[in-house]
Amino acid sequence: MAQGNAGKRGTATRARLLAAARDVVAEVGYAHATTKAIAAAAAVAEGTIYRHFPDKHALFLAAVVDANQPVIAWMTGLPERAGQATLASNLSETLTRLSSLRQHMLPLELAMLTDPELVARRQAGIAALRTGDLAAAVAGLPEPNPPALLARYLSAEQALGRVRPDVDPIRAAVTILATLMGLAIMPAQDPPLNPSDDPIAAALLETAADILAKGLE
Amino acid sequence: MAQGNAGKRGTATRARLLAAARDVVAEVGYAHATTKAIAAAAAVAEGTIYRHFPDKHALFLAAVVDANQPVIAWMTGLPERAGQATLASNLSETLTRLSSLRQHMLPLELAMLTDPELVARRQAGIAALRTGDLAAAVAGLPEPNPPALLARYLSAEQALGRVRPDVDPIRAAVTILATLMGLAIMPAQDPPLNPSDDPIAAALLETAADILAKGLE
Amino acid sequence: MAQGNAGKRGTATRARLLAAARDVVAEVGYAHATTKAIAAAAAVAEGTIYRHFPDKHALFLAAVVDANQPVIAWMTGLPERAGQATLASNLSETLTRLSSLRQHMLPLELAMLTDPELVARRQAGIAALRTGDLAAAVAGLPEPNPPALLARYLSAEQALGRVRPDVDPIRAAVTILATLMGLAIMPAQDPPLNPSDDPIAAALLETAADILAKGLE
Amino acid sequence: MAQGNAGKRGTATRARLLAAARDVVAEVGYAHATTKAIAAAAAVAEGTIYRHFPDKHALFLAAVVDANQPVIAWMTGLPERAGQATLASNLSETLTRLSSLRQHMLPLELAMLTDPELVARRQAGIAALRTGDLAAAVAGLPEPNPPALLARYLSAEQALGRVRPDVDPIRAAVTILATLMGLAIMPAQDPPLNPSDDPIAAALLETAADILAKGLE
DNA sequence: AATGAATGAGGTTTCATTCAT
DNA sequence: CATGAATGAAACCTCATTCAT
Repeated sequence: MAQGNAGKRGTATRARLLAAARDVVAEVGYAHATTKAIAAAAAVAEGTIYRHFPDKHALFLAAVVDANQPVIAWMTGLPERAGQATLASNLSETLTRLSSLRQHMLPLELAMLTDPELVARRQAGIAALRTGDLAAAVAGLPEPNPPALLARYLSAEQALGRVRPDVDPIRAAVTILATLMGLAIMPAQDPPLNPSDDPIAAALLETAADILAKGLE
Repeated sequence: MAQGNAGKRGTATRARLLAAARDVVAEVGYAHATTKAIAAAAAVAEGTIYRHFPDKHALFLAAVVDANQPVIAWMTGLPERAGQATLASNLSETLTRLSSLRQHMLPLELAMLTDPELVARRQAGIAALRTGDLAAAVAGLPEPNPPALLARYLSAEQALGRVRPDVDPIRAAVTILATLMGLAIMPAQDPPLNPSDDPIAAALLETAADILAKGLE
Repeated sequence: MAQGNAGKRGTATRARLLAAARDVVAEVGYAHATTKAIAAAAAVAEGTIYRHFPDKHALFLAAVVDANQPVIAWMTGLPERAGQATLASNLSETLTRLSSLRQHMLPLELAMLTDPELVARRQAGIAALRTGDLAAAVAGLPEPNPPALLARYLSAEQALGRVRPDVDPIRAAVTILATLMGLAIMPAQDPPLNPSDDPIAAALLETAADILAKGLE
Repeated sequence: MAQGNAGKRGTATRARLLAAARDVVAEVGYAHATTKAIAAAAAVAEGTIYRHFPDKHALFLAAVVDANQPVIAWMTGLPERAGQATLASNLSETLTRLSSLRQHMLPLELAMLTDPELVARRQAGIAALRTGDLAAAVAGLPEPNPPALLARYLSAEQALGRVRPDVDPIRAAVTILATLMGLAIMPAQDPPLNPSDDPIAAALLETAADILAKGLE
């Protein structure tokens, strides 16, 4: 009732706003991603933002959720690959693919971690979960989430004997995704944030995938 | 560089400001870490900040550099450990130690990545480096930097045959540190950011260290 | 004057808007009585307001005029009561009745006094009048107005000898109505504005009526 | 700690802001009394307002309290007058004096009644009190308040036999002040709000004082 | 060296009004 | 007649920075 209800016109505008939010954050950084800049990028008036989202934070939250869908879509097919090709090649492709899919939403996702307001809101939408209980935490997410999907794949490989039996699939999945995110962040510390370039050198991704795959076998 | 840290009082004030900057960012987030809040936390007047630092960005930069010194100090002794204990235990201890050392500066470091202004300044102090040329990039840092020190250790282990010969020490070092940073960030997405708690569950760190160590052997 | 109230639907909608305007002002205050809130309370779209009124001010003006009609209706019968019952009881009933009739339009009426735009418009609809010349002022109102009707009653009582001869009926009428309005306003300064409760304590109204009646005899 | 703490400079600025708030409200109305206009009238930057008051509402509240002091000061001497001159003349002078003292703060005081936010804040600063218990309500105010002081005077007159014994001093005091406030408001409904003119015609005040005095004797 | 009142540009948000449907 | 998405001016408020003391 408060937002998101729109005819044809409204839906298109909302989509433009989501894209504009991501683009502006990627271009000028979270701190300088003003409502004015976002409205300009979406080619709408500033006030229009507030017909679609209750406030700026909600816009960013929606943008992240929206940008996350292709990632979920791709990872959903991952468990079926168990037993095909090699573990190393599957891991390598996964890292490469995710790296490119998340490329344009990474700045925004990172920024969300630095803003307590956004962190709080995101949590408000997720069931409260115990820090120590990683399985419950993962399970608490809206279900088909990246760590869970990757863990399911690793579990399947484990059943086939291609992953050693003493590995906990969930922790391994979290480790792999953490490595991916860490690699995405680290280079930003030195070279200019070039969203159009490859965010992570392909060779580095290969090395990481190789080490992780060998560590799991 | 611009400000002279003269008497005793000045030095103590400067130190309090650096600590205050870290603390306030950790508590209220980068966006709400105002000069007013930082001055209050340091128990000085707002104007005093500008007697020690040319502007707010310089204060944050100095705070990160300052907080980074214990990390450097600890990692400097790492290469000497090559051949002692086991690779897995060394890696595990390294991850654990770095995790705790960086705990209270992580929010600030993360935030710096989201502010183009700060990224730009940091780079201004580092030699420009080519994206693809990782060795040069690492070498471009103020020399004794974490990735280089870890790479030196891995190199030494490789010479002893405890790391397989086809692994590139620098890329491996970057991968390991990326995993560490990724693990530090990920849990923040769900449970409340509890700066005082263990930032990464010990068990998760163990798993990661185990996988990485096995992947290198 | 500018808008035509044509069919049945239009008339009903207009009435709902008038009631909604009063209700919303009473509930959330004049400052927060937005067109959006009023439209929602009337269960119409925001744009519909502008089919019935040229702008928001006109809606408020119309709402006051509309709410004032029951007051006028009741006071019209007042002069005929001269000589019946007692002066004190007539005054007491008048104050009580008016207090309840004006109860739900008081917030809006009050607010109108604080908005120069509304004051100006109201005056544009009334003949300009001299401050000192109270009789002309009263006469300038759309004729059957509360002060004039009350003055007519007092005049009749005066003719019957139940009001002392040296009292000016018009000034006395203004004084009485001023007391009523003052009493309606004062309690709001301390207890919460409870539009559904009795706006003025009955006992207080009694006291006022008693003092005024005794002062007139 | 948050405001009001100032050296010489600060105190003068604060006083200018209080005066500016009253003046601007009187000139352009509460709805158009923007922070920008107030700052301009006080010849300070807009941001300066927020060094002295946490927000706009607090400024208005402080302005009312500040403007109320002369009223309190004058009324404090009222009880001593019991027995002197005549009841009618004392009442007349009281109404006249209060009318002129409150003249420039009336628009602001009125506006406060229409803004639920301000009403709520004022109550937050006053002990919660029961609606029906008028004596407790009056007593709950910061003690030396207008109704209480006037009631004290009437009580003294009553002891001297110049006010009839069956009159409740507190209710009578509230009635008198209500009449005053009502008279101050009513003319505004028709002639232009002319803050510089006499807000209430002297003759009208005389009539009211006469009726009230006779009603009390 | 330290203070803190003052600044003013700029940020987010609100809301009366318009107009294509 | 009615709708509601879009508008954009303007409101309140924040905060890094300056400077007289």
